[in-house]
Amino acid sequence: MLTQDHSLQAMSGLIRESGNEVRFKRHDYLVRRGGRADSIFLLQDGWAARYSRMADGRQHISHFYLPGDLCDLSWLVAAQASQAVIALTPVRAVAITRDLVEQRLGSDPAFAQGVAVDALWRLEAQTAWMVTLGRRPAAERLAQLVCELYLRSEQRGKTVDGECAFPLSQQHLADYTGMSAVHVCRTLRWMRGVELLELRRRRLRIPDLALLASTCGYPIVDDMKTESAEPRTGSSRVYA
Amino acid sequence: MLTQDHSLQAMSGLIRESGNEVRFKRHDYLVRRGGRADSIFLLQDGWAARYSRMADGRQHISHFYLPGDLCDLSWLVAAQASQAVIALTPVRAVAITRDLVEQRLGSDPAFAQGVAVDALWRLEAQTAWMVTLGRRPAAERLAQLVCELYLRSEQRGKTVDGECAFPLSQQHLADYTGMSAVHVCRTLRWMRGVELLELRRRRLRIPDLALLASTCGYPIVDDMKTESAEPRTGSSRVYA
DNA sequence: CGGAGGCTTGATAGACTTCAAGGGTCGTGG
DNA sequence: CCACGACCCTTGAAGTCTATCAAGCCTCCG
Repeated sequence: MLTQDHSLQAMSGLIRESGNEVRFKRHDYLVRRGGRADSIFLLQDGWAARYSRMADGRQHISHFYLPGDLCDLSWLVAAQASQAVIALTPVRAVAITRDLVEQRLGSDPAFAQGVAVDALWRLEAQTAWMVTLGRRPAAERLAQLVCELYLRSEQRGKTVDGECAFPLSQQHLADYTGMSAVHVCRTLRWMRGVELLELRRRRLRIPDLALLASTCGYPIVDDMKTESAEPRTGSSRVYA
Repeated sequence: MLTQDHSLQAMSGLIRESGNEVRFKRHDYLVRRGGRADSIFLLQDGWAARYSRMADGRQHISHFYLPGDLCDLSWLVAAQASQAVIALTPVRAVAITRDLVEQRLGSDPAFAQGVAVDALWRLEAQTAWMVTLGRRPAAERLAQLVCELYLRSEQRGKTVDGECAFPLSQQHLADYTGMSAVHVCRTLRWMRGVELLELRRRRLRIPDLALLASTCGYPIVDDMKTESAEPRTGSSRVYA
């Protein structure tokens, strides 16, 4: 199997050889839209966000970077960054120059495979989020986002006693889930009320992760079992 | 520069050596959710769609495959397909066995790089669509989708006299844009009214592509020019 | 010619947004 | 240490966009 952290393993050699540490303050750009990124970063501490901003002021965040994440391999293929990336907290990272990565990409099959596998996994994750964005109501979007951020924190060993750091404002949540900040506020209030989560002082606590995942959750139907689902008119049509 | 059709070029050798033609009828599965794909397909003729179906019957389409597209490299990294892919029309394709692709991926750096570059480009395109899904109103979503499908058809030489084949039902459009079929109908009526497009009999005509692209369009603000935008309260906040 | 799927339209309902105002928290400078 | 300002969170009221429900018609294909 081509596992998910291939590219990190592949990258770790490069980091040891030639990475050098960099720091960003909160609100610093890791890259600006239209700018050229000369380095790829491996985040050690702190969070960052990738976002677009539209002419009328609306914004959409397309990715949150947590410690352990690479930021961002997509800079390899575009002459200019299509979206800005900004530090949400103070960030400490290891930088690897783009030239080195490109050179290695063309010569080392294991490395190139690692990058390919990483990109394909991110594509899978992002596809799942598109489904949520397109078809799920507010509470489920928030629940899914919170779940995923918590699990990613846990995976990197950043949780203690069912708690993790959570430096996002309600505006950030709104801009990722495609909601208004006001509606995020109201939805979170409801979620706190039924004890799905606690969220205070930039810290997140999830009393019952399984509950959060299932209540506001993922059930996706297998095609095999199509007949058993309760059909609805309109968008319930099955293509097959 | 790492250009966008790297992986197709890389793949073409494999196809000549060992690809064999396959055909699917309309409504056939190219892969089922949870199924294992033993081949990667290069579509020659016909359209396909990748979608999820939820317990209550709602559906979301996450990708349309057109002639010239690979379907789907993401099958390499997952033991089981996370989403089904179904033929929207009769499909003719060239199949390459998964084993061959995997083997080549691990041994041929140019090939692995091609796959990586292709995946990273798809990630970029999908990110742009997420922004639309999250923050743009119905008409703009439809306009953008139609534009992109038309341009992809044109790129593959499938347009004649400003027309191209368009085998999607309004339900398909709804399931991709996250709308209801009824609302797609009404929005299309308006777009026809202002002559942004014509859509009849499974054919699409765009009288003025630039108009469609600009009217219902993309303007994304550069961070550099942040000050010049008209700010709004709420989600208008700039992070920097 | 019949039937199924797709398109269209109107009426009603619901989810979410926008606008507006007030209060809390935290860091900073006097 | 306190005061101030910036930012964030919260709540209510009103409005908009989009979904849902339901019915009728059209088109295509067997």
